[in-house]
Amino acid sequence: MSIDIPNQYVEVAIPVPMRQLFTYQLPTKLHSPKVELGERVIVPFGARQVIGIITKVESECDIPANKLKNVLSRMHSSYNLSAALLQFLKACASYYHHPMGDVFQQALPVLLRKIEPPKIMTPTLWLCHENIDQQVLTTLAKKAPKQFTLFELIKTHLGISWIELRTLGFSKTLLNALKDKSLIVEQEQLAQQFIWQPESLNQKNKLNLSVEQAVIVAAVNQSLEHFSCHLIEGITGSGKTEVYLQAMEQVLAKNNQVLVLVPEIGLTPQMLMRFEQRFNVPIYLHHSALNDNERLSTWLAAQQNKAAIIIGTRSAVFSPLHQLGMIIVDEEHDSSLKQQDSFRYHARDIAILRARQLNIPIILGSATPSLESLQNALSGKYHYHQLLKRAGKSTLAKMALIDVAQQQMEHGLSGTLKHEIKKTLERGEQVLLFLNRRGYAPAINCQECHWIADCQRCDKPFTLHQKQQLLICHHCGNQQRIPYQCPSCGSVRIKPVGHGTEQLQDRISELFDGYSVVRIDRDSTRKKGELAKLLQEVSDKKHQLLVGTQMLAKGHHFPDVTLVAVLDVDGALFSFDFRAAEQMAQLLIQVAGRAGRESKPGKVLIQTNYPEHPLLQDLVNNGYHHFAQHALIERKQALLPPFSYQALIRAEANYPSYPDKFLRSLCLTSFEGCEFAGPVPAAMEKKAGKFRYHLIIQAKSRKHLHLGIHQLLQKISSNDLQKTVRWSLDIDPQDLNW
DNA sequence: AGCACGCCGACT
DNA sequence: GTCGGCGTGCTC
Repeated sequence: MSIDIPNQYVEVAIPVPMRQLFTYQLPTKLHSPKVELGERVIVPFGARQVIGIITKVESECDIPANKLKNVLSRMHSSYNLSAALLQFLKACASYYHHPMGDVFQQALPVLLRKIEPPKIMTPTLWLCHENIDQQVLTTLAKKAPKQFTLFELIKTHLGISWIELRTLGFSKTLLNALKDKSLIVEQEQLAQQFIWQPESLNQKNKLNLSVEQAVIVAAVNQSLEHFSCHLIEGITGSGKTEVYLQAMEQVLAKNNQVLVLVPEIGLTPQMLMRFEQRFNVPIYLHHSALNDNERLSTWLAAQQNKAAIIIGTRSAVFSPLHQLGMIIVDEEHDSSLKQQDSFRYHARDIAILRARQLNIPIILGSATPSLESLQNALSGKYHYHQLLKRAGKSTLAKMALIDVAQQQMEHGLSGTLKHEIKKTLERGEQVLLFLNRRGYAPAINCQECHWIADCQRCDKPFTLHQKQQLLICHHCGNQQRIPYQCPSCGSVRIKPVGHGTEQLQDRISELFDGYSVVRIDRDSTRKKGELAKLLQEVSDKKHQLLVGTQMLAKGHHFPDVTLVAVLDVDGALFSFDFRAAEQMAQLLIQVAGRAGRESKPGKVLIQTNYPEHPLLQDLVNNGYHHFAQHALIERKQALLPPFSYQALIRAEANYPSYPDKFLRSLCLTSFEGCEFAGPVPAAMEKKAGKFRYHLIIQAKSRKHLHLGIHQLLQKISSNDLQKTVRWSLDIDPQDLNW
């Protein structure tokens, strides 16, 4: 006689972009041990097998039995999502109205998304050798300074991984050289949990706090037991990192973990270096340069409490830290914290969500806070801290505008600027020229009939790349040869229009004969290690003039650059994207922060046709904080974020009329508290052969937006055009110029 | 997102 | 004759 065994059904999130969960039957032989939510299971899905995540267990199910399939197997339980992480991911999916399966996908390393079980590699650490030949060391200090620096770093630490050393810019050759000299040894990492010990802190590297800094550390320390969000607005060089380090100390001392989110680790190795020098605890990195095995080992270290600190880029926000005690988001205004494809989350925003769920403090830091965060701070929602004094005696670079409206320009340089450059070079100092346009020229045209070479797939001018002798479309990557004759009138008088960094480099070399010019942009640093090489050359003073794009604004400091010139700032003042001015201001402040040193303060000159523009005036004369307050007033008057809440629906199709038609049908009915703007053609109406429109939904409250989107998604699912039109939803869009 | 199915064009 | 292009539809 058999006893009736109750059926078990599980609801599973499948890694596909579908806003739907799928139910499977759990065969009796898989009932034990008890099913936990967040477990990974292998299930049949269509013609293939996939790994899904269990989101619900039920004893009944109303799906017809002929449609139901069985769970094939349950996976190794220690690699599953914890209840806390599951709750967090569900909240993310709900906030962004994004398919749950796709969200879960972000939280699992590639190797845990595969059906074959992963091979676990034991990470190794580099340690200082017990018996060091002092003689060898003395010669090293003299003859191989790079090896010596590396040795010194390893010596201060009780064990440092190859990943960390690589991220700090050291090479395997360097490491092997030290190994061959028997100065360092490689050791398997112990499989134990992180526990704070007296030697976990390198006391001697601790800096004295200023009063301003001490107040912040005290405020954070007071709120360790519950959720609180702290915005630290600290000008460049005011010692934000020291505040982070001392705030973290308290958390680590309780054997809790700290998650640090940064825009790009590779660009700011100094910060990682400070962490290494301060704490003798296991630090794990999470960024795009890791391979699949390295990612898995970081994931497991976080989950098993082996990692004390995780430093990572935006996707590290999903790291399964088991004893998370604090989150820090550095450069919180940085746009790379927002993912710009498929699941469009903002790492800062969901980090706050995670901190709230875990009831722990979170620190947002920036010299130029986003208007969203600033508004939350000013309104009292966040704790607001300012660091206005620079550590030491150094002063910030002075900013000034150059009115170019009445001036004769030569290759994009005004007479005033040329004069300033000359003076700076004659003093033996370096100059940085900032132009946010790579290539030789943004277009070529025919002098006779004014024909312009356009990319057929985007209807936008091709950028001329002289060195490569190519026309390249910066929107879709399309490449073409430079025509010898105008295809429209046959003339051979085809000339470049405007200038990019490549041309600027050429012209500057001619103009300032005898000085070396280096260009730093995506094109000149394509080769691996090239950026580091060029930066080294700059610091060795091999070049006196630096020409570059955005890339120059992040991370690296150039102490001998005393003049920064921004060649063209006007585009941002009248952009159709209301965030352009904010982003421009942040960029200018960042660039300004790259220059000068204590004894030689820098100067920033900005060329503009609109020197009277109130926002520019405010930024230059009164600094970012005033600018931001001014900009906030404008946003409030216009009812733009952060005083309203937006979502963007992008639509693209192969037929010109479809996207508009699709979006138009969505805004036929109105939703309470929501307004539509559009549909309008995207800033790039045609890109890579696709026709594109978008629709903005703006609501007076988060709640209204949420409800409106919910209804909208229902409308989309019953729309016939959704099959032919590719669409995507972006909550809190950052970039309207897609 | 995959993957199958199905219907048309250019090829060993 | 078939290989393969990608439009369409479905996935518990």
